Amino acid sequence: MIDAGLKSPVTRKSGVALWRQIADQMRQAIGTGVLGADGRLPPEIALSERFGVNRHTVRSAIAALVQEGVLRAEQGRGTFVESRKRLSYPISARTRFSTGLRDQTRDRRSTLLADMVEPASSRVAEALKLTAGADVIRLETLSEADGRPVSRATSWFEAQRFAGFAKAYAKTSSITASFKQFGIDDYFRHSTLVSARHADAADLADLKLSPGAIVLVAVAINVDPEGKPIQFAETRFAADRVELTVSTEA
Amino acid sequence: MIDAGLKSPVTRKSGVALWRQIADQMRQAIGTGVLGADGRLPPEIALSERFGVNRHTVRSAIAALVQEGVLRAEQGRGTFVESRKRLSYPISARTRFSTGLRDQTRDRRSTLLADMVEPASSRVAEALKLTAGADVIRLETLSEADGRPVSRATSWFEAQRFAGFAKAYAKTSSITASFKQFGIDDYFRHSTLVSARHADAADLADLKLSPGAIVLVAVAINVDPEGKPIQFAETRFAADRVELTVSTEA
DNA sequence: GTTGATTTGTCCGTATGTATA
DNA sequence: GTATACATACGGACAAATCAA
Repeated sequence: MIDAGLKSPVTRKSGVALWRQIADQMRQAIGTGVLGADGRLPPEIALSERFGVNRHTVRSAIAALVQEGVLRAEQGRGTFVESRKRLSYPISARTRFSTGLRDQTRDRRSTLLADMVEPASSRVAEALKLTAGADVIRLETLSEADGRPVSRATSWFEAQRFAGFAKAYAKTSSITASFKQFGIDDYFRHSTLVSARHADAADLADLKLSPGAIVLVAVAINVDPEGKPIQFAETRFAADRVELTVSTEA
Repeated sequence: MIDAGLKSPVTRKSGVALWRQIADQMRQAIGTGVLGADGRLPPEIALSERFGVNRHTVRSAIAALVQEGVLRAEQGRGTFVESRKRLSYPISARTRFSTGLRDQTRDRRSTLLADMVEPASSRVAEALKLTAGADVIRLETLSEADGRPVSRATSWFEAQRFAGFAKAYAKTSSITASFKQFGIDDYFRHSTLVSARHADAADLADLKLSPGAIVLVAVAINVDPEGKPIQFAETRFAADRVELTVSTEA
């Protein structure tokens, strides 16, 4: 994007209400600093002229963003930006979740939502190089930073090799530390597949997103030093709170 | 995502029309094989019951997906999936666009939409390690595969070092080949930053997307063998047609 | 070849939400 | 706050196309 900024015209009868289109544009413009760079939004009348819509429509958009925590409106003073920086999540051969985000947030927390043993689907079996139907451990986890949900992950591990992994994770809240209990002192990110889609109902609830929000989906395989797959994971990131940095050092 | 499949309830008065929410869910379910795995969709009545809406609402959603080219409806027979595989775009130290996609498509085409010389913004200057305001060449390009737009990129190059780059690109349609004309036989992807957002008006037009669509945004810096930045690029991918594969070989 | 079941396509009317003036 | 226009969503009924018994 060069600087379409706020020029982007809103589209009628697209199935997306004007106020929501404007809210989306404003959220993005605020994020890129095109709008409210000084922490303050132009008056509603000015915005309505820029977008070519009625002032009521802009008010609906602002109300939605206030609800989201992006803006704060004060009667008689104006509308202000609640500044929140986007987290950068690194993807590299040595990626460690906690290490990567440690410097960017004061309060980080990982929660184990659920764990179970199940037969591997063909997708999971292929990734972990197991025979289809072999028992695998599934972990459902949630990561928060400064009180806001950041990512929601589903991980699979070979049940035979990693019996009790869930208990280890529950105690340490760390994949790295849990692997250590199984004699794995080091491991590597083998491959990562990144895509994006609209958040589904589960994402909306877990990550506390509003309908229409976007999730970045990273499907990753981690391997031990011998190159054997030890973890298969699908992580959904709230796209408006996170960006992924891929450092490819040859 | 485990298997929320089609259970996800639709949200009323959220600013997003029911038919669009359903269309989005169906597009995703089709992509993951949860829906229409056999190439055929359940009847409209069955779908309307699963989503808890009127048959007409499901029909609106189907109509949108037919328009997008995802589905094909035949009176009296049923609704069928127009199979189209998602392209995998590789990101690694040696990423070459054409090389990466060569095996996946029959017909690939890159078009130069525009080129100009302009003073570097602070963002561009920082990435290319130039002094702010130094002249840079900007290229606006579009990539298509099998007749469908895949990505839309904006690239910047140091104007002094790469005078005439646009002409070289116009002739070769290849960044790699153009660099060769400036004595650069090899170059590397230094870093890539991946995020996702709703497509803006320009994206909708260039990539032929429908409102509400998602773009994956990759901001990359390429360096020559000496480690000097030679290209700064922001590429917008149509998220429903592309996924990014990050191969991190240690 | 006919009949009936299934499935998509079209039309009616009505209620509610959205956007403008 | 009121009035108006349009898009969205629902419910029902029937037509048109397809397929199998």
